[in-house]
Amino acid sequence: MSVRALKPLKETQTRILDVAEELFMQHGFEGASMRMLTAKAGVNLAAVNYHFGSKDALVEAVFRRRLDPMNAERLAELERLEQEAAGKALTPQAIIRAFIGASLRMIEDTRGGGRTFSRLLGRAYTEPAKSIRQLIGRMYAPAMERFKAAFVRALPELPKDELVWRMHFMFGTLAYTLAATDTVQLIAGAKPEDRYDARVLEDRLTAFMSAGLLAPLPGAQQVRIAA
Amino acid sequence: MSVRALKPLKETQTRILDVAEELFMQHGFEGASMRMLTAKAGVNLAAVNYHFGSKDALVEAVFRRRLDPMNAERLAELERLEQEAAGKALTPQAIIRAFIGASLRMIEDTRGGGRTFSRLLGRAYTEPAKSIRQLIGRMYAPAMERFKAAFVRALPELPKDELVWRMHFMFGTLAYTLAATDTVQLIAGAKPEDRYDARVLEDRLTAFMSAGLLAPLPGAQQVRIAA
DNA sequence: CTATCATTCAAACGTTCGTTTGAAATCGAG
DNA sequence: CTCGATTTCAAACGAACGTTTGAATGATAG
Repeated sequence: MSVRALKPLKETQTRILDVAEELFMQHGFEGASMRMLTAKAGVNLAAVNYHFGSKDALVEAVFRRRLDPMNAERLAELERLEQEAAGKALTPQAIIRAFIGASLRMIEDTRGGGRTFSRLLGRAYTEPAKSIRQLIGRMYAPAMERFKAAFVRALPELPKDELVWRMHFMFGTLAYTLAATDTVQLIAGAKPEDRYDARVLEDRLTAFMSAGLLAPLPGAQQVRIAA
Repeated sequence: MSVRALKPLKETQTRILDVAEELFMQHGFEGASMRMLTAKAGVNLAAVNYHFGSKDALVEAVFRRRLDPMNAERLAELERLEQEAAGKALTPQAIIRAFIGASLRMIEDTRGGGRTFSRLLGRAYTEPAKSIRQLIGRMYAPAMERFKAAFVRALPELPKDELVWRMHFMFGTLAYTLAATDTVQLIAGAKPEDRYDARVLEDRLTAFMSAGLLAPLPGAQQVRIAA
């Protein structure tokens, strides 16, 4: 076992998953070929099919490895907050932080590949392949349900369908922010990587999202908030 | 010319562009093959290479056909508003509407394929292929510059880098909303297509975005807006 | 009608794709 | 050390990819 641990550095499966994460992010799921992937991982071409069954199954494994723990973390954090509040309603800001925190902590994980996965994840939401979208949808469903319930409790006066729209918008903001760590620099002057400090980003995102979530309803007046 | 107009219904090039738009949206740029595409368009396999040169050039043509007029429309609207204001600063809401209006009007164009293009566009922002991201970036750059300047004039007290972040967030919200017309339904209860009335969506987006844009700075207090 | 140009067409090009195969190598338990 | 199971390997599979070719067809001007 002592020698065993030295030879392959990491197990073949882990090595494949790490490289797949990176190449899927760089070239997309179709663009990253099995030959690229296995060559970079230093494993035989047949290894993916042997260990995972198929390329599609590999894609699923890549997501499952990170997404399941991430959503579990989200739910645990939300539950912790609710326990602490002891019956009292949570603030929308606290709920938002519980949701985006897990994503942002992953951005900071430069060594473990978490950051790579973040970008990949941000892209996956708009992936054309239906199978991937369905996979993501299934993995998020339970967490989404719980967070929606938490928002309803925090904002009982906000109409349900308005809430659903605003959650939709919030999710879009987060997804794009995750994906765009490296994507189109549409706005000149946008900072390079160094600005991706998770703490600062969390504050900025929370400020933007909670303001959007609490925006006056179309009917209402009062628009100005601060200047 | 009278008989000429009846035979191909539409010119070959237009027919290819229409089908390409649809298939790129459904299957992605790599996923939609030339054989699929030309078969569905009812043209010969070689027609794409004859008329456009290559598949990559076709992708560019698909974007250019819609994006150039769209950004021109955005800029014209912004200029119109500024002329009307005659020196006075525009409200952030007005600037936001000028920007998202063109996108939303395209969503309503169900017949002409504008809606298809909207979804495609929403996805393209997070496309892995660098060439496509650069293409989009180049096409947006001039409009982005002008709108950024407009926001600076409307919100002189807002620090520049804070503005850039918030424009980034706003753009993410819009992009995801465009792309997700048909994507992952992450939040149960989200309405199907019928809710995509551009007028209502524009009000909702503007409310969310302008609240986010005007959110209190991290330092400030005052969080609650409405309930 | 004829000559000229643009367009369409069927066929084939070479490459790369994901997957499969059966033998070789490596492993852990008895 | 031996045996059975697990893992790795080189090689090949058929299918699909984007592109090219040269001949056939169409329309147009002299």
